[in-house]
Amino acid sequence: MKRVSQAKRKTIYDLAALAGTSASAVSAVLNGNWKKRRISSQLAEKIIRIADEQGYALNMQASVLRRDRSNIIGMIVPKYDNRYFGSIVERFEAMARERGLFPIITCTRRDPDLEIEAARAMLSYQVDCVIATGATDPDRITDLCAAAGVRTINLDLPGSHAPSVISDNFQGALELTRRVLANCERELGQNVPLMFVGGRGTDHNTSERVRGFRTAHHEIGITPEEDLILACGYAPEKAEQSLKVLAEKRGALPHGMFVNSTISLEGVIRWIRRSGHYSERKPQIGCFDFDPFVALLGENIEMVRQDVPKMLDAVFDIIDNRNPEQKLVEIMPIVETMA
Amino acid sequence: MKRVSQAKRKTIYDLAALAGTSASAVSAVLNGNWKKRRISSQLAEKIIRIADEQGYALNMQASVLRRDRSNIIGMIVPKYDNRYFGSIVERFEAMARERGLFPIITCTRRDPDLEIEAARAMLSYQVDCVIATGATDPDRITDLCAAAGVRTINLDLPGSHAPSVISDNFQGALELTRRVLANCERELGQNVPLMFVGGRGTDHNTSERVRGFRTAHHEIGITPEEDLILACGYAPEKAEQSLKVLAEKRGALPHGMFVNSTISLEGVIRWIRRSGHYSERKPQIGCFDFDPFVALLGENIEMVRQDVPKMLDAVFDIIDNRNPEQKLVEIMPIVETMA
DNA sequence: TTGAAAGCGCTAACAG
DNA sequence: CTGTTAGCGCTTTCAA
Repeated sequence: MKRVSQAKRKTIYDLAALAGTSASAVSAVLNGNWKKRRISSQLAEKIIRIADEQGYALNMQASVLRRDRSNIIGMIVPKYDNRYFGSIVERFEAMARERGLFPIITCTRRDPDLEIEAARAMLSYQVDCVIATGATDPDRITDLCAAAGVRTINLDLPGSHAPSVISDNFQGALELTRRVLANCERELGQNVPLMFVGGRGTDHNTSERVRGFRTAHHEIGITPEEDLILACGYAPEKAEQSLKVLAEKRGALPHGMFVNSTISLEGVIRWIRRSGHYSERKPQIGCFDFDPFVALLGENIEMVRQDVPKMLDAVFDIIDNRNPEQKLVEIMPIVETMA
Repeated sequence: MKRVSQAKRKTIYDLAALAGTSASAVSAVLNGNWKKRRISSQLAEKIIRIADEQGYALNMQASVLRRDRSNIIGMIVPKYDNRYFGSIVERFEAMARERGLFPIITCTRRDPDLEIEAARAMLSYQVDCVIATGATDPDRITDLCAAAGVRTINLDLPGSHAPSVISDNFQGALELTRRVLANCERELGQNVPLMFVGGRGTDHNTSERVRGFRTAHHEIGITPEEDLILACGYAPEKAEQSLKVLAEKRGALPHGMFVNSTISLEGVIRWIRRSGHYSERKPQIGCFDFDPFVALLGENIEMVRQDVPKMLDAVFDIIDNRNPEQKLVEIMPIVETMA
């Protein structure tokens, strides 16, 4: 991978020579802070014209090296394989660029070691700030960055050493569960408990969702049994396997279920197809996540969509110091209405 | 966004002072090229230990500024909202890191101006190479980069000024169309023409797929009418609208269809739901793209999955100069077998 | 209104 | 085996 080069890249010295002026004048003009230096607009125009003709491009490495702030902002993200993280990344990039920041993004595939390695790489690139999205060990990232004087913000999954922006998992799960319970009641003529599928029991989001799930049951006077709560991880295969085991153990499965993500839902639907379990009557499903194809899958699925625009607004409120004291911001997700 | 700082970051001079040696020794040791300098392993160990204790992180800006190669590699990508580009980005990142390259990725939302702006930003960060994925105007990117001595590779959509790695759109479409035609024949007892929905008629991939579509028809002795080819763009709404117009014009729609992407398929399925058009008998569908939820949508959908691992292998073959002469590499996509 | 010059942290040639 | 030194391209004071 050798640079084709020969054509050395132009520097401000080249431009200065061409314009018959100095490098500092060129620098000032090209940075837009030339009123302060009261450079004649004639010179300024000339410099800009020459820079243009020469196809000059600022060398950011040199610029950052000299300045105290890099204007580089990092984001760590677990996966690109679902709409939720996809839209987070896409919007983060756009918002960063709007503010004149340069975003660098690393996908760590839920691997804690990769997360740390990625954070270290970002520090080497002098990032001003890093957003740890859905990190398995956000506090370790925060501590590493703090040692270099770099702040972090947690997104999606909270940490205790840095401000966090997450969904209101309890309220969202409460509302979603209520709806699925109501759908079941409408269909069966009586209240029945649901099962809960997917997620890690140890993570904050899942435990809050389980709490919302339980609360909705209590509201109508029932208590879901413990073995109906399958916090079996995020992979589709895990969900499939858990359902299989539960079905073998109990025979019949509940008519309704709360599924913790589209990834888990993939496994659930696949198992339903393969096992033929719900062949006489389709189950009522609530999914804490959104995907447009899932919305087309059938009328028996309710979804809750995490409010990515609001979440990122909150993140940038913190970055821009508009929200100084908040430690935990919870954003209510959107309950999708059936088409 | 002010650095919390105070704690100045450690430099190799700090480490050198602590270790009682010189900055160049520290640099050599930390870069791993110290056999060449035959530094005593005692000193080396000491330096490494101290660097570790002090939480030293290399300043990449300084390092890149000094070296001739940055080891930074850029990728431009249109969207994060489907599995295809998601897996391209995820795998690209992993492969780049394996090779000691630092990936920077920019999502340009199919906006040609953003593509150029992104390329320019990458040049400022001294990238060694940029991959233009699904770019609307790849040659403009190539020319801009070439002027700075930076090479580019096109992925997904070809350009004529740089090597390109794309799917074998013709063969893939041919095979997919054959399957849908066969499914229709099996169901209806006779050969019928399909319609083609989605994509831009002007882009290389779409026109190759249309060619494959036509060829498969000719093989069984039929010619699809021109007005059944709806290259209406990639947005779901466009597909929906085109179907509506066609249905109004013709009354009945063909029993089978070739859909150019999952994004278009979203619009197709939605229209089918809303219009009730295929309510007596589900249509036979072939989709040139893959999504796991689509696979679960029903048994009447055939899919072709572009072979992302092979495509990226080809890209890195070019980067690593293992494939010097090739101008266009076409990778056969995978025909998914029905579950 | 402008230019000269110092130095950001690192690498690599050169001189011990 | 190790240290000294000269920049990489840019920003920013300071002096004119």
